[in-house]
Amino acid sequence: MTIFVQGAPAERAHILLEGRVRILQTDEDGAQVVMRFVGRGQTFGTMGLFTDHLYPAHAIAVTNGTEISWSEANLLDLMARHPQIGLNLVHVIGARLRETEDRLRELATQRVERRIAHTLLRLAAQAGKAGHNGTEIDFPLSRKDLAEMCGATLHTVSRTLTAWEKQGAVRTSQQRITIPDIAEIQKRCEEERA
Amino acid sequence: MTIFVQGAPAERAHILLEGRVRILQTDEDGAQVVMRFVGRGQTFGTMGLFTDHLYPAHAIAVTNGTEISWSEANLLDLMARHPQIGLNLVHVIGARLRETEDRLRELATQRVERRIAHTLLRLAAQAGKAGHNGTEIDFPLSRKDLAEMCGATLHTVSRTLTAWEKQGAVRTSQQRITIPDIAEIQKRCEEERA
DNA sequence: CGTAAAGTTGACATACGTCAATTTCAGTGG
DNA sequence: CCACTGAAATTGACGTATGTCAACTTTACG
Repeated sequence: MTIFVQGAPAERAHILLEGRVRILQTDEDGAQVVMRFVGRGQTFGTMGLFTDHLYPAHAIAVTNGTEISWSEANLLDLMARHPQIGLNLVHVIGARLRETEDRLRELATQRVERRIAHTLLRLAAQAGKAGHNGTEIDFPLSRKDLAEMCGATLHTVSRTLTAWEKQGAVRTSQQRITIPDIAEIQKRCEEERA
Repeated sequence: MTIFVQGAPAERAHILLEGRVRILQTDEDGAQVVMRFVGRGQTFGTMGLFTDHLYPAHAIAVTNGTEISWSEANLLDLMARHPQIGLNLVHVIGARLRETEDRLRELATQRVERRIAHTLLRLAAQAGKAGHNGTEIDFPLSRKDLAEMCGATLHTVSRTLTAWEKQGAVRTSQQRITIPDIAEIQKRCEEERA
């Protein structure tokens, strides 16, 4: 289940071929933050190779899957011979940086409800499976996961989601979330002030 | 004073030769977040070139300075011919991503006081000028700046700093902050609770 | 069908923001 | 050199969003 743990020597770059992997960081005093969910075709664990050679987070498979990995030497060699690879990497990391900055801004300036809404939108975009009655997040996602993604407690997330469910903005069963109408959630991201 | 504004087409990559530049993002509803202060020798405004070709933030000089910039074509050409440049870029962006993730984690899990302490530590590391009676942040930094760096209001920052000043942990005059003893601030980053 | 994990819900506490009034300071012009 | 101005900073009173604590219910699964 655990692919690598935070703080371990980072020797390989990974690519996920199938499944979902949760990347989460742990604080000195145990608080957890989910950085992202890796989907198929995405790299993970590569950042360590370019900084202090330690994995900066835990990687935990949330659904069965397959991954391949390269040794660092391999990757560097590849990059030296194909400049395009370096450029691609810059693209990928750049996108990640952008997303992280977005989340930082949200956390610094917005209230929980809006942050939860944003988080759902991002998840829907990255892992949404369009279905008959809405967009379903295609992997098990607990209230706790969601809370740790947007800097809230699972209690607040639970209260918020039940409220939204009553209003028909989401449908949930254990670890499953479906969004009948994305626009409805989008509205909750734009609300000036509750 | 303004070098580029958020949302403008990003056509050039910049390097700061001298001075300080504040990088800040503005929210749809006007809230501001300071992403970082650029020091001499650091690049800025490069991320736009690798994503949507729009500057993701404002760049505002806070002290007089000089900068040089490259056109995108120039940079790409350079990267194609010298793979090492791409690798360096990955290093730099990687470090930025790490720092942003750190701040995200702080914002999601820690109280203001600790965040302010962390912010000061980072500033001291990046812009600290060692002096006779401590480390001084070498550029003008208002309470508002500090607040926008750590997701607080300037009021809270002001109250906190006056408290710390009474305890001798910092010394301040207008827009100037000196830290007599870094270790003292470090302690405030580690406090378990309260 | 029993146990553990996930989720819900209520009562209560509080850290921090909001609002508002003053004070201090740096720079400018007479 | 002093008075004036606007920006920065301080400080108090007060409100509230959201965390904390705790009890309970539901669901999944062996």
